[in-house]
Order: sequence, then structure tokens, then C-alpha cells
Amino acid sequence: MNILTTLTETVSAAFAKRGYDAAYGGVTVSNRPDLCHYQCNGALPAAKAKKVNPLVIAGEIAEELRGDSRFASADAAPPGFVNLRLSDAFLTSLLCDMAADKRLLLPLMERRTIVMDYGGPNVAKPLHVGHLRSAIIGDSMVRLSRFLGHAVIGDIHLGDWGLQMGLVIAEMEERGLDAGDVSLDDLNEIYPAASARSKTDASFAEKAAVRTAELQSGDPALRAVWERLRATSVEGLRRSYDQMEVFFDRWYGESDADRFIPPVIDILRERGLLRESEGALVVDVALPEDKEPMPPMMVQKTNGAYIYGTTDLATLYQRKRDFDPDEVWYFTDNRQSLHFKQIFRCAEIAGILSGGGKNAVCRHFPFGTVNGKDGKPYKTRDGGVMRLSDLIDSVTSNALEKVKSSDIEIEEAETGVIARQLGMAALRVGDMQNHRTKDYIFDMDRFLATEGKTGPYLQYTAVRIRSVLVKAAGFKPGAILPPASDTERDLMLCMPLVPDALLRAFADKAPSAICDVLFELAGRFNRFYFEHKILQHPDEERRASWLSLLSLTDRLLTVLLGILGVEVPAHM
RNA sequence: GCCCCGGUAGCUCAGGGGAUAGAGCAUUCGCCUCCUAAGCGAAGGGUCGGACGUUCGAUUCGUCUCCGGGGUGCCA
Repeated sequence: MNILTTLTETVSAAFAKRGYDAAYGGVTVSNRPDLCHYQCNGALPAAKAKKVNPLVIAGEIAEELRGDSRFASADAAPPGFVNLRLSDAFLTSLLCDMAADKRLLLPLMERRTIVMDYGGPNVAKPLHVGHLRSAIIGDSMVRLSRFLGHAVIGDIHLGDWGLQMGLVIAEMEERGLDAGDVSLDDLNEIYPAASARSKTDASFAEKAAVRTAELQSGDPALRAVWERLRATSVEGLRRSYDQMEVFFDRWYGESDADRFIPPVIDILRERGLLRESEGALVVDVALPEDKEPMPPMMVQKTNGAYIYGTTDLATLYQRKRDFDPDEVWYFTDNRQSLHFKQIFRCAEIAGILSGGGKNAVCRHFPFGTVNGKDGKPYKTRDGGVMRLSDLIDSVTSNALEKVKSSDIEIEEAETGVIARQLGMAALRVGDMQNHRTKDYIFDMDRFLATEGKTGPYLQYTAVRIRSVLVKAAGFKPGAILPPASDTERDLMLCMPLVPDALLRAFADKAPSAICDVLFELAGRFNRFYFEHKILQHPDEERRASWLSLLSLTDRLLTVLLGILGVEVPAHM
């Protein structure tokens, strides 16, 4: 059980016992660590409701809690705070329990089947930083959800069936290229060129639209070309995702949903939801209570081709049929918020997600834009889109320089692996320390810096701990003892907050909560480490306790970093 | 036009009705005869964009406003 829930239950019971609403018993980590470890502010609103002095209520609650041996103190403070300090004995036994439990005292949650969509790469375009965000947030949510007990199916959902394919095919025709001749690099050049051309050349744009419609209607020659292009692209995508250690259980694409478009259209037609509008087929999804504009969702374009809304709907149909999930989660750019609202509503109205006594819930978890130092979307120096593969290469080579200039001697053979681990940690933590929903500024130098709140800092902390544990191989770890200093207590007090951070990250789909607790834990450990010379300590029992505390710290760091997809290097 | 999301220290960001608004970077000053100094400590630095309102209490909630970003049917 996590500490905040436990304490909230205790304090709520105290409120109830004194005749107040138990809902006032919410406990939070104190914002005045000099005064207490945890606090409850509920006496203030409780007093407001009853029109009495809040300090009196706080006093009653504190008195109620004072007999509880888990607290070293329970005090009322003006104007009406209840301040709680944990006893060293309770804190120590809590950590002993934590050390003995593989799951860090977190029970498995009720198992849900969740399909997660965190890829969305376009097979005609190279990966860029936007895909990085989707990939690492999604990947972390997969790892976290599995840790908490859920069944997750990660799907890359390739963008392989839209206008982008028609554009590429049309451009290849113009250049007289055969699909077999097109390499990954060619493909990465052809699409932007075709996209640009379509904006100035109307007849070319028309041709691309026609090719798209033909491909979607099953033209065998185009299908063959498309298959070749797709294979070339997927090979490159796999390489990038593998480098990042982002994994998917399914490599389905929009094209795999194509065969489910007819049944979906049938459902929409049977239910009388389809309407012709300006030559296209649309479904009305607006509700009377909508405050924001809610245009109808387009299902079929004037020229008969389908667009991403249609394939997304068909994909939902497929997911319901194949996985019968409880939930479907999407991690994409927040610019697609309206789009997802539309398809979720459409799916709901059409009943695509119901059946078998289970109604799948769809949720979009949007994220902000990755910007450069100028605050505008991240670009290369010459203003082009920064390719993810270039970015990874660049961060890895920067990391390699740092590894080579390290004070620690590292074998030549290891440097490459460590550089990749550091580079990916820099990218992942650099991204995820920002709240998911916000834009952030991408600054590789800062992410990879020697000092600061970075992925490598967290890794370094774990590396130091492991180094001590290796050197301590001759000593036996023993039971964790009550803290011998303030810095040790501070370290210990941080540990029960780890399960809460995981639950918060899950509730908000925000890995930044995990980063927060990691920096707190690592910072407190480094202070402890600086102050106490573990291996030199004369008292055997104390030393044994510290070794156990180190092991627990290491395990907490490793679990948290593992959920963020960050590995701990052997040396650094 | 309408609708979303931001504006907190020089920079990058936390916090989100309550106690003295916190980190990291940068700046200045300290700490390796001792387990990895990619570490630790200290100092300076804030009218929480602006105005009004609700409240015992607002950086946090509401209204308006300024600035920035995004969305608003045949791209994804």
C-alpha cells in the first residue's frame, strides 16, 4: 500500500471519529519539511463549513492521531494545519518491508487490457523529434502499465495508406523510378519533394490523389509498388526504434485496417449516420452542449478516397475484434485532439466499440511540441526537419566524447555501449522531465551536460551505488536500522514516495512524475553518500544497514529508470 | 471570428485555494591524504504577464485583457 493512501485513510478516520466528513482527511507531502513530513489541510475547509475555528479542529485531529505509534508527532499549527512526522521506527520497518517485497509494496491493479498507439510514423517520411516524443512517452506508459499489472498491446500504427503514398508514387512516375531502385535515403528525399510539388503544381496534386484512390481500391500494379516501398521504409523504422529500445507488439498499419473499412461503412449506413455533404460522405458528431467547434467527421472524400479518420475508425473496429480491449490509448501530438474527439464520438455513436458485454474506452493523451532554442518547432541548422536517426547519431557521438574523457578508465570495447546508454538516457529524461502536455525546448547540450538535472546524473548515481556494493562484496548486508543522521533520514523518507509517484504517473499518463521522484531520490542519496563513508564505518551493524539501504536505493532507481526505458551503464 | 493550451528567477522548468513560491543551469564562493568530483554545500537572483472579482486567505478559482503557440471538412 502506498504511504499517502495509508495516511489519508488514517487521518480520514480521525475526522470521521470526531464527527467531521472523512473527505477532509487528505494527506500530502509537507511543503514545510522543517516542520513535518506530511500534512493535512482539511481542518481549514472543515472549519469553514462548520463556522468554527480551524485550529480547534486541527487540534482535535492531532490529538486523535497522537496515540498512533507510526507518528513521532502530530501537531496542530495555525491557522489550521495538522502536521505529521513519521517515527523512525515506523519508517525503518516500512523500508524493511519494501526491501523484502519485489513489487515495492504496490499491489497489482485490477488487470485491464489496453491497446496503446504510440508510433504513427509515416512510411513516406523519416522519423523526426515528434515521433521521439510519442515513442518514449508511449513506451514508458507501456512499461509502467505492465509493472502495475495491466495487459498491454503496443501497436505502431504505421501511416501507410494515405495521400502520402500517392504523392510518392506520382513523384516516382515523374522521375521514371522503379520501386526496386528506391532506397531509404531516396524515399526520405522523394516525399518532401513530392509534397512541395503538390502545393504548386495542381495537375501533379491531382495525379497523387488519383493514385491514392487507385491504391486504396486495390490496383494490383500499384499494390506491388506500395509493398516494396513499405518494406524499404519499415526496415529503416525498425532500426531507429531498436536503437531507442522502443518496442511494439504489433507493426500494423493503416493498410491493415483497410479491409475493415467496408464493414464500418456498412454499420454507419445501416444506422443512418452517413450524410452527403459537398460531394463527400460525413458523419455528424456535434452535441448540443459543445462549446468548441465540432465539424462533422469526414469518412470519404469527394474522389472516393478514404482519409485518416476512416482508417482510424476501421482500426478501432479491428482492435475491438482482435483484442477486445478495455481501453485504447493514443499518444500523439495535441494538434490531433479534435480529430480524436471526432473519431471517438463516431465510434461510440456507431457502436463499434461495444459488444461482448464490454465497451472499450478510447482516450487521447496529447503531448506538446518539441521546440528549438528559438521556441519554434525543432529544426536543423539550415531549417530542415531534423531526422531522428541523425539526432540519435549526434547524441551518441557527443556521449562517446564524454565517455572517453571520463576520469574512470573504461575499456575500449565498452565505450560504444555506454555512449548509447548515456545518449538515450539524455534524450529520454530530457523529454520526460517535462510534463507530457506541454511544449518543451530541445537542447541536447543541456540534456547531456556533465552537471545538472539530466539522465546521466541519474545514471551516475546508480553507478556509484553499484560501485560501492561491488567493493563491499566481503561485507554482509543486514537489517536496515533507524537513521543515524538527518541526511540518512531524508533519504529514507523519500523512499515511500516512490509507489505514490508511480501511481500518479499512471493516473496522469505523465512520466514526469517518475522523473520528479528520481531526482529527489538521487539528490538525497548523493548528499547521504557525500556525508557518510559507508565502507569505512567502524560499526559493523551500521555498515550492514547502510549496505541494505544502498541496495534498496539501487533497486528503486533501477525500477524507476527501467520504466522510463533508461539503462544503468556498467561504468561512467 | 470561434475554440483549446501556455505566460512563475537571466535561461530551462516544477508547483496549482492555505504556512517562508521550489529545482537544475548560468554567476560568485567553498569541499577530493577518504567508497567514482558526471558529486556535495553556500550566496545572490521573483510585483508568479496585467486589471478586476470570489474568498478569512489567490501564483492557484472566475471574468476581462495583452503576448506566444495550436486547432477550426476533403494532409496526418
